[in-house]
Order: sequence, then C-alpha cells, then structure tokens
Amino acid sequence: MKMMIDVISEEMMKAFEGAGYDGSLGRVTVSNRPDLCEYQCNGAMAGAKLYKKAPLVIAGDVAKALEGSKIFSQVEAVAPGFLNLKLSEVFLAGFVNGMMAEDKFGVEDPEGKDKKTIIIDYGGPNVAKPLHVGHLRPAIIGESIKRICRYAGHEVIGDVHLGDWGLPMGQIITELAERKPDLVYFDDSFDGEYPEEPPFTISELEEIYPFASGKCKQDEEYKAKALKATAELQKGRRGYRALWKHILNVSVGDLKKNYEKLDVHFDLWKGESDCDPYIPDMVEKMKKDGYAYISDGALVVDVKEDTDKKEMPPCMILKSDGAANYETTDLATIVMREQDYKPDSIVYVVDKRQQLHFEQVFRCARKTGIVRDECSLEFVGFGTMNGPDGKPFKTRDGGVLRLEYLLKDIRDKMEADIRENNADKDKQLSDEETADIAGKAGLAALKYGDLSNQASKDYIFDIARFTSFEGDTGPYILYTMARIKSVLNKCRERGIDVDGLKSVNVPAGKTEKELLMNMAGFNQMIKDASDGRAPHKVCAFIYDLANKFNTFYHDNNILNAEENVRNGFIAELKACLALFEVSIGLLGFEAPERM
RNA sequence: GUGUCCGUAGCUCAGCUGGAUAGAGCAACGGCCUUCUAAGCCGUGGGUCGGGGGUUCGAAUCCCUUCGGGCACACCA
Repeated sequence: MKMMIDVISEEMMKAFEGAGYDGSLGRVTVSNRPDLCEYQCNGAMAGAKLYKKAPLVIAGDVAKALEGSKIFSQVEAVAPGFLNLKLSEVFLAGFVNGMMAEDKFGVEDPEGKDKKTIIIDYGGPNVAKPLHVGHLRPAIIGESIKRICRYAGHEVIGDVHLGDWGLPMGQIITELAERKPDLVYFDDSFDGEYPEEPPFTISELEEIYPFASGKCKQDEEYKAKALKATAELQKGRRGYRALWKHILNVSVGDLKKNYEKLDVHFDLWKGESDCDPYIPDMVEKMKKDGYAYISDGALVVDVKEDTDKKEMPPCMILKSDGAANYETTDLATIVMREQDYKPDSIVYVVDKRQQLHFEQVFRCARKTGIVRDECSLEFVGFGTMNGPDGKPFKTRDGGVLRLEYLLKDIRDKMEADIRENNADKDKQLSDEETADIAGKAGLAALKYGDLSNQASKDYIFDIARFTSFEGDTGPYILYTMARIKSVLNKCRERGIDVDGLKSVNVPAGKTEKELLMNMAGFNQMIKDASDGRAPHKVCAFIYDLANKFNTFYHDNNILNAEENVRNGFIAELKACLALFEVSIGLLGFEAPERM
C-alpha cells in the first residue's frame, strides 16, 4: 500500500492545484514542531516568489481547498506561510488496519525493473584465521542489509567472499614446509592420490598463520618464499592445491560454526579462489582491448579521469611475478558474478579504509566493460570499532579479541544483570530460561549497539552501555516486547480471544494517536532503510516505537478498559509487537518470551 | 604533500534533498509502584551545531575559507 507521507502529499498537491497553484509545491514532511502539528507543508513559502503573492495568502487558499478533507482533522495556515496539518483519527485507524491486514504490513514488493537482484559481499574473513572483533561489523551490518533489502522485495544474495587466494595461503604453505617437510604435498615426484585427512587441526592452523605472517615481516627471505608459494599455488602446483583444499575445508567448517553463533548466514560461500578460472580470459581481453599495459613489471590499467582532483594510481591486474592480488580477484569476481547472476547491484560491505581500492576496481570494471552499465557497484564502507578510550578496540595486552570471547563476555554480563534484576521478583526464571534470555539479549545488545550507529562512522564499543536496559539499547527493545507479550498473555488467561481481535481504535488520546502514527510509518522506514542500505533507520524506528508504546502503556490500562476500547488496545498491542518482531528480525536478533 | 571523511549538551549519538523554539539516551537532580513487567513513565538543569565569511525571506543542513582529528595514497588483503 501507499506510504502515509505520499497519501498526504497527494491530498495536498490536489489542494494546491485546486487553488490554482503548482501541485509540486504540495510536498509534505513530518513536522519538526510536534507541539504545533503532526505534518507540515512549506510549499506556500516556496511559491511566494513564483506567484508574487504573500506566502500566507497562498497557504490560506490551500487550506480553504482542503476544507472537508477526509484525511486531515485540522489544516492551519500560519505565519509566515506554514501549513500545519493534523491527521484525521478515523483515517489513521483505517490506515493502520489496512496495513496490518497485509502480509508485510504495507510494504509493497517492487515489480518489473524496480525489483533488483542484489549481491551483497560481506564478511570477508580470511581462512585459517579465527574470527575476531574486526569481523564483527561486516558480519552484522552486511547481514542486516541483506535481510532489509530482501524484506523490501528484492532478490538478494549474500556472499561471504572468503580471503583464500592471497599471500596468507603462501605463508601457511611455507611454514608447513618448514615444519613438516616430509609431507607428501611437498614431494614433486608424487603423482598419486593425496590423503583425505588434513595434516593439521583448526587450532594448529590458527597458530601457524599468525606465526608465518609475523615471520614474513621480519625475514625477507622467508617472505620471498611465501610469495613464491602463493604464485605457485595460483599457477596450479598439485601438492599446494591439495594442501590448500585442506586449509579451506578445515577453516570453512569452523567459520560456519562461528557465524552461526552470530546468527549470520551466507547464501554463497565463494572465495577469492573461485574467480581464478576467470582471470586468464579477463587479463587477455584487457590486453587485447588495449587497456592493460606493463608498468614496473606489473600489468596495470589506468583509471585516472580528467575530473580527478586527487592522485589515482592505476589498477593493478597482475603483480610482476604474475600472481593475482586483491584487485585481480575483485575484478574477476565481478566477471564471475556477471556471468552467474547478472545482478542489478553489487554491494560491498567492507572497511571504509578500502575505499580507494574499490574506486579503482569499479572504474577499471566500467572502463574495460566487464560490468554492464545497468549494474551499479556500491561501496558501503563501515567505520572502525573503537574502545571506550576512542582508539581501535584492543584487548588489555594490545592484541585482537576473538569474537567468541567477546560474545561470551556479553552473554555473561547479560546473565548477571538478568539474575540481579529478577532476584527480588516473584517471576521465577529457571536456569535454562535465564540462559536463553541471556543469549538473546546479549546478541541484541551487541547488534543493536552496532547497528544503531550509522555504518560509515567510527563508533565506540562500550559493553556496559550496550548491555544496559536503559535508553537506546537492544535490551530496552526486548524488554518492551516482553511487556507487550505479558499483557497479551494476561488477556488470554482471562479468556479473551486475542487472536481474533484485528481492529485498532480510532485513537482517543494523544499517546494512542502517536503510537498509531509511528506504526503507520513502517513501510516508509523499510524503503528508506533498504534504498539507503541503512540498518540504523530500523533501529531508530523501533526505538521510537518503544518509547511511544511505553508512554501509551503508562497512560492506559489495557485490561481494565471498557470492552470495545480494550479490544482495540489489544489489536494495537498485537500490531506493535508484530512490527517489533519483523524489525528485530531485520537487525538479526530475536526476543525471548519474558525478561 | 595530495585526497577523503568527521567535528552538534560533560559523555555516546540522531537530525544534513535549507524552514518555525537544534533532538534522544547516559550521567546529575526531583517526582510516580495496594492496579497489566518501575529493566518503565513524568519533570528540571545543561548548546555561540569547531571558528570566520558567503548564498537565501530563512543555514546545523548548501558554497568558500580556516583550525582540529581520523583514514587512505600500485606488486599485503
């Protein structure tokens, strides 16, 4: 169904036209003076010059044209020329009822060319490396954008895009060769079947990789070996490929387990390596078309443009040793995605420090024609997660914190808080239920804390703040939902047919009306969040909804209201709860039954 | 150096396709539980929207400039 703001704007545009003015002046916005009105239109002031009339006269004409409107209960023309609008309560109740009767609460599926196929590239973990706090943001943000765009009706494909093809692979192979030179994988004369059992465990792998990576920084000779191993792996050396498959299998199993804990799920588990078969043709074509040339031994494509104010280094297609780097794989991945999915958009949810790299890649892809003009390449860069000191988040000893430890810390903190808060209450929570609540609340605290900030900004990660039940936090949202569920359960206990009640009240009081108006903004919010790839808008929506609900709840006694009114209240509670449920689902967490 | 992003209350953040008195939360202070979850609600105090200039009837928002900070700048990803 149409968005509320559009319905109102159309009514207003008709009024402008009816009064003899240009309809486009009738655009309505949500009021920034809620004490005066609910919606406002500033078109009369914009039209003053055009029609050489005082804005207030124009506004007055329009207000007159709106007399008898079914949509507004009040239209006022106010100096210097504002049109202050209040919504009809009957219309509002009808709107909300209409919305709740639909599967997606008024969100319309786009049709035809408006329905997009979107690939979201997020996560980006390296194999052989445990997930740490640095992987948190891409996972949480990417997952949420995926869910939001999908809910908005698009075809969305989430791809983890593993780091499995670069120097880290060469480093691990080199270190394994040092430690276990007798492994059959290093025997060039071997031409049999390689063992199915991996020659290492995940914990060994997790120890080997940082060790080798550290050694590369100090030991030039070792680094040269690792680079050589990388190039040989990419060229197809049999033993290395077999070893690499083991690395991949062992790691991916572990990664899946850990993403599962975050409730993050990928549709595709492709990696940089998957685009390898596309590299030769791509490179050949770039050479043939005259885009690629040798510079300092490396194969590059110029991506400078005349309008550039900044330096724009060329995009490197192949390193001087012939190996692929991350520009190569990102480009070839586009080739692969174009072939497999013909997407309308590819959205990269990656650290914003990679902006220049992606700008080069995007330009190169456009220039060389490996991406169709219709396909947009979007960079959604996220900021750094800082500690309470404002510097990048580190453990006390300056290391990176493993994701699983962070999750456990938050969960434990939530559990302690829940126990403490319920200690003096007669609601008995079993250990099992407490654990369930702590798990859900912990994830909510973590994800909401992250997503409520704009992705592109750096933010301060503060466990104490995120896990607090007060203010703009995940637990506050969950608590509000638990309150609603509790009331609905009480209603059921009294034999009320809760499920059968569908019709909300024509709002009688201010707080009830505000609650309904908030709900009515749902489809608009989904559109904004989806188009803008902006999960924080979902957070803002439910935070607002929670505030409005709690105020409403405080002002009205649901159970003891007169029956008709009570039934309308119940329908409102259900509607509210449904919107909460959907919204937190889009953010990637769930609510417990009680808290 | 070049480019880029950011600078809003003591702290953490919204608002930025220009609109009326710049909003939340935390922290501080003061109220409200014999009644549906007080993890809540209501109220008070707190701001030259980094500084300066410009465009406009009107600027936190657009433009220029300046100061302060983050980040990036081809063979690591």
